[in-house]
Amino acid sequence: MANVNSIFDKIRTEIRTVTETACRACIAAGTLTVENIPEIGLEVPRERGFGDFSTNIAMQMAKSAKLPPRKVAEQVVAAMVLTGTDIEKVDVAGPGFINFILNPIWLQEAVRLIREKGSDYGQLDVGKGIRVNVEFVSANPTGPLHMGNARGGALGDCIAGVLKKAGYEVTREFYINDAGNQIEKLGLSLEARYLQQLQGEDSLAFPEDAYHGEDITDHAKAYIALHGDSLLSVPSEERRRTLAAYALPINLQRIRDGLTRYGIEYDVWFSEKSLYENGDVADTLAWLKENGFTVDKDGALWLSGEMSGLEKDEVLVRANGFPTYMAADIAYHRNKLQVRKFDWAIDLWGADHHGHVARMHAGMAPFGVKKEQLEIVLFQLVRLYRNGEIARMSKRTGKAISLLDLLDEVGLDAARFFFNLKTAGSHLDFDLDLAVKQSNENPVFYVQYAHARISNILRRLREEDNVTLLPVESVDLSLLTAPEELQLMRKLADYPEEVAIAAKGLEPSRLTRYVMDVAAEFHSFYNACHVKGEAQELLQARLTLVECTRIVIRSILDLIKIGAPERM
RNA sequence: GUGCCAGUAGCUCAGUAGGAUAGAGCAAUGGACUUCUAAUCCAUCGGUCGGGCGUUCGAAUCGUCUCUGGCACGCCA
Repeated sequence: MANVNSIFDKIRTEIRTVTETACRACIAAGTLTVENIPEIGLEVPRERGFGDFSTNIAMQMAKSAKLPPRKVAEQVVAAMVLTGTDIEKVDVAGPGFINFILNPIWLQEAVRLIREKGSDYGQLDVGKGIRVNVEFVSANPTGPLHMGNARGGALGDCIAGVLKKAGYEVTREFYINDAGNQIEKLGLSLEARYLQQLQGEDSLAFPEDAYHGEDITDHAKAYIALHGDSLLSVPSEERRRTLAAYALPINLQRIRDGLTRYGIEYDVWFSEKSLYENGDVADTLAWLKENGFTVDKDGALWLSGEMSGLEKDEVLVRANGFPTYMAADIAYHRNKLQVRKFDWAIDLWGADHHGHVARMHAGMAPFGVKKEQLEIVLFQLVRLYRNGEIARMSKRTGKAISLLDLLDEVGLDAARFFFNLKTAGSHLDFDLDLAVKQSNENPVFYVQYAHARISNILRRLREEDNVTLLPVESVDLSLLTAPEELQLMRKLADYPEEVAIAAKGLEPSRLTRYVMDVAAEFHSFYNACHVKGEAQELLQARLTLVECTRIVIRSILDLIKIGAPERM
């Protein structure tokens, strides 16, 4: 799969070479006096009329050349040699942009490439040999999956997918918080509900900081149904431990099942408890202490703010002897980066944890971990809307809307699509009504409809006219000349580039928006150009383009894990 | 109080290594189905890029001040 980007790369290299050569010629001829030629940046102009690519190099050189930008541009363009390139025409425009208009043949090359690569089209190798660990959701096994988990899940899964598409070696990981304070709290909560069940609601006051969810009561009832009141006679500590040990695997299984239903498959389920059991937490703390990164204060052990560059000290071991979540988290990330030797760790956190980012980096720095190695992607929280108002409660259960409620209400496709439509950093308003609306207002259907139309063309030609797609070598792509055809081809040619940008920015939402563009170009093409019933030559050329569109749409829908229906 | 994120068309959002007339979808208005699916297409309308000052040939983008919203500042995670 050597260099699938070749078409784009080839064109870009060609333009750069032509431009740079022209600049040198100007300098040699004395028409341009500059200290050095800056790197030639190429961009795709917003307006199609401005050409296929443009560069602002003339504006950049204007100052040192002591000439107006347009003058510089004119000199450079005059010196360009275009023979033997894909460049058809060069213009100077606006304040001094140099615009390149390409011969449409390059788009035919792009189509050929898509047909050759098939479902591999868009697969890059920029991440080749780089092992990356993407950790996401990592929900506490103390209750149901919520909206934050839903967004983080879709986002994390798709970041992993995009990185894979860019050639990285990706591991999807879930960190199980099966140790520490929240498990204590789970035990405490279960005990209280357990006692209330057996001894009456008023037998004790439910602890303020315990989990109030109804699932806690359900666990207590279920335990009593199985084991009766056997825990009444044992010490409180044992009672809590037993109840927590009972509920934990059940909750964990529910999380696994819920995420499976959501389309997420993890490679690794990593237990926090294991870090305590194998001594990693203790080792980490001992090392920090020995190397002077900690201070003792008020009976607790703190990470020194002074040594780590933080504004204040942070507790690592409480006065009661229990390490904090942060201590375990440092040990965990050491495990990722140093024991398991991932080159890159990506964590997805809800934005309410942003305060923890600097602390984590500070906690890892003593171990030689650089900031770039541990990348935290923060995503803003979700607001659900129903009937134009903020919706907090599930229609069915009357309780807070969980991930499973969402899947029941809007389905998998809509959920994953909408969570991947906006950038992670933007607050997301999720319109529950829109997500289920079977109309043009709903962008999910827009894309799926394009795929269904394509499937329909292919099927009807096969079934009714006994026509199948010929190998690309025997198709005359030069027949594709309509504006709608060329624009669609151009859009499809962008795909590898889009993958690269999405991977670099860890923004899979870019691909979601891109696939909407592809669908739009296809729908325009569909309305302007017929396939079925056209003369053989043209029919095959268009059919090839349709097939290429199918490949790209399918590729992205698969990545986001949204259904690609054959009929709608 | 300090810090982080956000503020772009009526609504939801793109656009930040500074670039051309700031884009898209939805909504609104007007058109297109005897022709591969009209869940579609075509056209029109719609903007003090929260506000001020500054840097620059050029600012939604950079700096600074300010307003508004969300979040975080724990021996919670």
